[in-house]
Amino acid sequence: MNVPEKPSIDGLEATWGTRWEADGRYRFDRSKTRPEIYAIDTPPPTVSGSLHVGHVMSYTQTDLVARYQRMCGVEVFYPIGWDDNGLATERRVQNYFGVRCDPSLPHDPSFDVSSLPPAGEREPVAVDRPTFIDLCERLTGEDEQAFEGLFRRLGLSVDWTHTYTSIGTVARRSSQRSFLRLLARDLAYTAEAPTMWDVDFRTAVAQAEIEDREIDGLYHRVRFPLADGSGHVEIETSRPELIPACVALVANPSDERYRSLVGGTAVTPLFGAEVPIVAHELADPEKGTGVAMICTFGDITDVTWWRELRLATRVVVGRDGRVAASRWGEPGWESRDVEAARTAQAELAGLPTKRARKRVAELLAEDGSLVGEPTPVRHVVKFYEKGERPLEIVSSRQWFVKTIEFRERLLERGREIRWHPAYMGARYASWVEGLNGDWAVSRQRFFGVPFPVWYPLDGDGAIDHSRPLVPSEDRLPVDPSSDAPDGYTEDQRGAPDGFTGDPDVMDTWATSSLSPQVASGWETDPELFHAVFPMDLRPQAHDIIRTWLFSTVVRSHFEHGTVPWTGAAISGWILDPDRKKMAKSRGNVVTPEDVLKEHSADAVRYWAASGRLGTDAAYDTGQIKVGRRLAIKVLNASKFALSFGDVEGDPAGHVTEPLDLALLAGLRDVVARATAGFDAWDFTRALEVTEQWFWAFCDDYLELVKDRAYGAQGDAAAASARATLRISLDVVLRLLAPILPYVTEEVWSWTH
RNA sequence: GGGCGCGUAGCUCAGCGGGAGAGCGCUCGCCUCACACGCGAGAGGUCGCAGGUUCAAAACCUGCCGCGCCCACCA
Repeated sequence: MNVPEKPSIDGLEATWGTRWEADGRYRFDRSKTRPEIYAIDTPPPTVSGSLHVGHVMSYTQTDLVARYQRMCGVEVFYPIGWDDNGLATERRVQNYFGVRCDPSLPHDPSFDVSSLPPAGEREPVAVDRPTFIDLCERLTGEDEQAFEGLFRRLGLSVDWTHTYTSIGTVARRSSQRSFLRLLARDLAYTAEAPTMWDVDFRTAVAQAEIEDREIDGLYHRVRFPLADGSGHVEIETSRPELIPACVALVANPSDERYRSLVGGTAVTPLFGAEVPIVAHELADPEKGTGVAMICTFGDITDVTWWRELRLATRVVVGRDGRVAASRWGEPGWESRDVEAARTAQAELAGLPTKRARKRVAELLAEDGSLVGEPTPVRHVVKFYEKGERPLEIVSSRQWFVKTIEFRERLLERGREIRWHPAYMGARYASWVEGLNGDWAVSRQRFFGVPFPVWYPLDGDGAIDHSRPLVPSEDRLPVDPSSDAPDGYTEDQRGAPDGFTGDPDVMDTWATSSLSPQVASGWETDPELFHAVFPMDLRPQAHDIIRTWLFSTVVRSHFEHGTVPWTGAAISGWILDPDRKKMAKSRGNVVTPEDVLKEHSADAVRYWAASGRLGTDAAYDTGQIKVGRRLAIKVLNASKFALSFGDVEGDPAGHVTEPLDLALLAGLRDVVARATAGFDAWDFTRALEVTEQWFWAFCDDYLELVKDRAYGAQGDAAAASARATLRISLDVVLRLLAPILPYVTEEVWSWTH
């Protein structure tokens, strides 16, 4: 035995972290077969700056499951990845280096960002795409190192030789391969369609990335003359700047007030365009005047009307979020008074929608078309979750993956997954049931996985989107902006009868949805893949059920015809002590590095283990302090229990005293209950019963047997006490080991 | 509007058909030879509200109130 004089929890992370790494303790053993393996699809954290205590809790909770399984004799496949691809990184790079990407610039290998003044003291500098991507990789590389350091210190028993990044070669190849297969099976398609569009990021966004926010607006009551001069009809709108984009007025078919007008024609104020008055069930007689203006496009209801009623298209808001220049007089832009329309449009052209709204209201007022004063209203508008201005709907060409027609099959897949907590399955189901369009997977961004697709150009240089050119799988990954398709040479890029590359990159979820495949050697390491896929566990938070979880199920369903994993453990969020969601913008984020330094990894892990899956928990340093006390108690009590000396031979043979037998019987029950808790991913219960027993062991049993263990009642009684102490300690250390790996490993090393 | 979760001691929460609990905080007392990062003792609650089922309800059922989340709608 090698018990230190003054045991301390300080420094245990460094000591054992180094040792575990040197021993390769948590490396995956490839010789194992599927039934002996527990595979975890660890979330790749977004590398966008820093981790917060919420990550610490949820990643620790996964580690509790991993360590428990490993102690049960199961080989744990526990890889990890970094999600360094996508908007978060791109935006961070723009701010950090003070650059913006201009893909049309030729590559300048001599560019040196460090020669520029600090980012905050100048305008952003335009850089070419390779340079931009290089800067992205530089920054994410630093972040990834910092993240790994934190996770190692926290004691995550991941296999650090099994890491991947979502922008890395393996992920690019997998994403492109999967995409090509979807394309070949007609499960992915490209279409020019109205798309939710963020005007600041200048990219399409998917349904899953949209959130509602309540903002102030104004309802404008606007008078539209009837074309036959018989009167007028009034509508209400919060977006009068879209009047030039108005292509129809709509009323409910059952609305008696407007029945006689349906089938007629109205004229848009200021712009003089003749628009039909139509009927549709979605028009709500209760809202506004009961007549709505249909614009291309104000909201998704407009899109529905436009599609179902086969209306004209007149887009006035550009992809920059500003009103476009006049096209009045061109085909599709007919007006009763083209000059007036041009004049009105000129007043608005170039203005952001918000300012155009104000200006058009003034014009309407001058014109006499505005009825009364605009009335303030709080209304809910769709935003990109990372965006600052409301989304616009623009017409653009995007890639889609089919989901709508597979809704039933995807719901079935959801039922094949064991959800914890069980009610989280309902979240998945309600999302799938509510899908209102296929999954838009393309983004007009730079730092991401490009679509492995080119298009032929005809003799006039026009793009033929109907016949995409694709590479063979062995060429992957490709970048169509620098690689040429088979049968073409680079000098044919952009030339008549040549080709052009698809300019877009994949949505971040379109790549991270392959995390199980990327981590397990899909198509590159069939032996490993067969051993670990489908996986056992997907741990993640509830806010990304509709994105990451859903899209992973979609990919696996199409590619493999299975669920990607058989279980999903859904964690809650960490709220600040005032029960607000922690967010950088609120300035209430606690940095995990400081918490670990101050309280120790075991203490933080104790706190994580006391939060249940699915339940939001308040950040509570009190719980962390309790964990620290427990860890210290383990050291001191162990030292004491071992101080009475060793026993000869098998300790179990010496236990004769009723008190000792009773203690061990109680411990046996604790083992059963803790095991049941861990098996059900209820590590909180496992901790609770173990901890309760341990404190009683310290406060009552140790005090009771002290004298006897010293030998006050003879040798046999002393041996019974010493043996019981030794058995108890070995058992309770193992019960606590998944939760407090450092301190239990330390004590274990004194006797083993 | 639809769905889900939650309302138990000052705080964080466990209990989910038969004694109202834990930790923190608070009060009081202890430097007792493992630990003062410790030990012991104690105060503190009409278990959101109202009905119902039951011999028995914090727990089961119904309704209501409040908080949170997901989805849909948003002229």
